[in-house]
Order: sequence, then C-alpha cells, then structure tokens
Amino acid sequence: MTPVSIASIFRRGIESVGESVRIQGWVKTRRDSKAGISFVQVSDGSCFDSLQVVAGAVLDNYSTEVLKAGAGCSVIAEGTLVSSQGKGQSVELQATRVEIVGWVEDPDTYPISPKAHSFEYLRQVAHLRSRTNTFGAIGRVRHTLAMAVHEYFHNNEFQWIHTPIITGNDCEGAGQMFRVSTLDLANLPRTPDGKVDFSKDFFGRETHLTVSGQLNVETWCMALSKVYTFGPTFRAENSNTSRHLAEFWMIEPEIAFANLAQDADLAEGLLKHMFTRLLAERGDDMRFFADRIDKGCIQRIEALLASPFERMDYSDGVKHLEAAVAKGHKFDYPVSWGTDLQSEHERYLTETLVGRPVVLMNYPKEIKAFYMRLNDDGRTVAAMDILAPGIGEIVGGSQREERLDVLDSRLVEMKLDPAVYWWYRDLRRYGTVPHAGFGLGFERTIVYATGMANVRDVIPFSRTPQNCEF
RNA sequence: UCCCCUAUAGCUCAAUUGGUAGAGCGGGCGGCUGUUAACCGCCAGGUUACUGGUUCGAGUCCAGUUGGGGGAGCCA
Repeated sequence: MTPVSIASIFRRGIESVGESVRIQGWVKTRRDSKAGISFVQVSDGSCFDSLQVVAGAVLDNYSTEVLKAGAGCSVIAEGTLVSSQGKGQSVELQATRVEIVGWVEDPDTYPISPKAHSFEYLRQVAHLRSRTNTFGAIGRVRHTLAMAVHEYFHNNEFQWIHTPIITGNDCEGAGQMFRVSTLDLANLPRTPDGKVDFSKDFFGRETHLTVSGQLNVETWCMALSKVYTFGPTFRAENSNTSRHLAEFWMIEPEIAFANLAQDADLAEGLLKHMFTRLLAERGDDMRFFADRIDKGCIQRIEALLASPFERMDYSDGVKHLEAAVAKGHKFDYPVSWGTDLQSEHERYLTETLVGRPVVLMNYPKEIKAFYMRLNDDGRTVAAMDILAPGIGEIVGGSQREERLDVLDSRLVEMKLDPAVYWWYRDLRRYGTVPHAGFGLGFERTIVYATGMANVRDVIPFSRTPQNCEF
C-alpha cells in the first residue's frame, strides 16, 4: 500500500472516510482504554496535527507491542479512515495493522518526553527538537517563507543568482569574517619577512566565508537587471544576543535603474508577499504560535499587511526622539543627529511611536558603508533600514554609489584600498547605472512572524560563539 | 567583548535566619475510561555543575573554573 501524508488526509477531511491508507510517522502520545483499544497520536511532520490511530486488541501485536509504544517510536499504520467518535478530530485511522519500526530504547531518558520543555534545554538536544510541536511548526513556516521569497521574485522577473560562499574579498564591509584555509596550522608557511605565506594556501591567497553576497550580486545586476541571492552568510562577531547568529540566511535583491524609494517599495512588497503566503499556507502552525508562543502574532501580521509601511527620514526620526526626550521619555543613551541609533531608540520609533515596521531612510554618511550613494546634501547617504517591533532591524539596504569618482573618494575617506575593489569599481567604469538593493535577515523575519524570542530557535541548527555541537 | 542573572531527579522548579533534599510533569507497574493537557493508586530515580575555602555543620555563604540565560555593542 502506498503511504500517504497525514496532511493529505486532513486536507480532504471527511471526504476521505472509507478509504484504506497507510501512514508512517512517529508516536506523539498513546492513550489506552482497557476496553481494549489504544489511541495512538502519530505525526509525520507534514502538518501541525497528528493523526489519531485507533488500535484494537484484535491486532496480533496489541499487547506485546502497541501497548508498549510510547512517545518517539516510529510506526507504520494501515487501516481504514473513519469519522471519529471522539472530539478533537474529524477523521481517524481504524488500524488493521500497526508496525513498530523503531523503538525508544529507554523511555525514561528519552529527551523529548511528552511534556513542556524549555527552549534552552531543547537547544542542547537540537538533533531531536524537530520532533516537538514548536520546532515542527518552525520548520514548516521556514519552508513556506523561503518558498514565498522565490515565488515573489520569480513572479516579478528576478533571477536567482548563486553568489559564492567562499570569497577572496577580505573586506566586504559587514563585520568579522571566518578564515577559509587548508594550511597546516601547526606548520604555517612563512614569507621571508615572517608573515604567513598565503600564496601556499589552497586558493593562493587569503579567503574567507562570505558576510554578504551583495558585491557579487551587483555584478549580475549590471546585466540581468533584477537579481537576488538567498543563502547562508557568516559573521565571526562575538555577538551573544537573541538576534545574532554566526551563520544565518539572508535574502539580498539588487535592482538596476532604481533608486532608494523603489528599493524600499521592493522590500515592502517582498515582506508582504511572504506574510500573505504564510497566513494562507500555514494557518495551522500560526494558530499554534498564537496559542502558545505569542498571542498577537497573527493580528500583527494582518495589521502589517493592511497598511503601507511608515517611511521616515533618519533626520525626522532623530527629531521624534528628541521630542520624546523633551516630553520626559528617558533613554540610556543620548540622541543627536550624526550618531547611530541605539536599540532603545529604534525600539521607541517602531514600537512606541508607530507600532508597525518603519522604513528609516537617509542616514549620515559617517555611520554607513562606503558603497551607499551620497545624497545631494553631501552629508547623508541613500540608505534605508526597516525596523520591526520586537526584533529591530530586519532589513538593511541602500541605493549604491554608481559614480566612480564619488565611490573612490568615499573609499579614501573610509581608509579603504580602491585596488582591492578593482572589479567592483569596474562596474562603474563600464555602463554604470543607478541601482539599489537590500539584505533581509531570514531568521529575524521568522522571529517577527512567529513571536519566537530567539533567532537560535528558528534555524534548524544554530551557530553561535562557543556553540557548534550539531 | 562588557554588565547582570543563573546551575538541585529525565524535564520544570521548591527547600525558613546555614541544620543534612521535596513536588509537579515525564517514566515503569496496576486500576478505570471512545480516549485526546485524561483520571486514581503504587514504585523507581539526586556525590545539589566542578575545584577549593569559611563553619561543629554548606544546596544555602565566599573565591575560582565551566555551562546556560538576559541586556549592551556589532549588525541581518
């Protein structure tokens, strides 16, 4: 008999009554009735709900096996779908055969016992946490959001560019990098002046894991017009917060013949499409998050979808913050034009002042990267961040500096070596055009959508300082 | 990297001013029931993270180490 997914059974509901099916999955719980039947909740991860398998004493392995099958055991069940006599489910499987494929060797120490566990504990058993309700839901939500990203871009004539993971740029401008090397650390080759001789390394030069695909994707933008990358990025910062990972996934579109306003529109359109698909496809998981994790998460998304994102200049943001201070609002850090906003300032703008995501635009050039386009005022650059309640910055983007002379003077100002960026500068020498793009943090977006408190719990295996067990 | 908090049963937590460890959940066994956060009874399970110190006596106080968490910075 061909197995079917539990999701496919629930999709058809009572229509499926009378059919013979085979399902395969893992036991969530088992409840016994001494009348001679057991109710085995089986999950295969295809949807939030588990299927109730009704196993009677007529099964030849009922007392020897079914009555001993507890949480975590893998099972195959065959039988007929019937409408349920009990409350809580529309259909259930009246089993004619239940095979225990894999036992749990010691139920007393099985790490995922059927009870509430803390997320901190579950991180220590990350190889098993996917079996819990929460992480199953996270996995499906993550998939749906990722698919929605590709769907949105594909529908809007973007090309997915697979930018490299290993990069020869040692300064992509976004933080500390992980070194990639095959040199023998115990016996490093040296140059005559005593430095490590990277010409002997695998690539014949220093290489690192990428911190951003942006510079590479810009090159393809200058030919295919609308492009994006979506892949893992790596930052060797010693960051210990609920918003940072050493390995995280980032979506980075780049659009040619475009300015900052169009960039912000693109970010808004992408986020709204992602969340629209999420509510449409994962209502079951989102109801769980609303029920157990964050009561307001669905309403928050619905509110986001219902109105345009607030757009605000950095300078106006500073004015709002100064006005708040004047009215007696206390911040730990002072606010003044020219300094980067602290977390508490960002939170005030997005959580207190607006209550929805805010697109903050046109920052002082001193606090932003070299590639961001200098505005006509000479003191700000065409940068935009999208700040979201609860998580802070989920998008960082800009219109790129397309003028070679301005780019070069910015490189010099920031004490960077133009020669290192020779191929990036070439884009400005051969058919340059105004263009813009941004980076959307995938895990932060999931945190925002689900109300989960920590990015470490929305990625299958988190990498953080001092933590790479799995 | 800085600041703060924390470490007790498989898990979540209790344990008066320092007096020698307890509950719930989970697990096993039994009872009951078309059950579904099931319910009732019994049982098992702990060098109180580690090292050292103070004390007649340390889960409790002190120091160090290690792990975990929260916040800050960096950013996505």
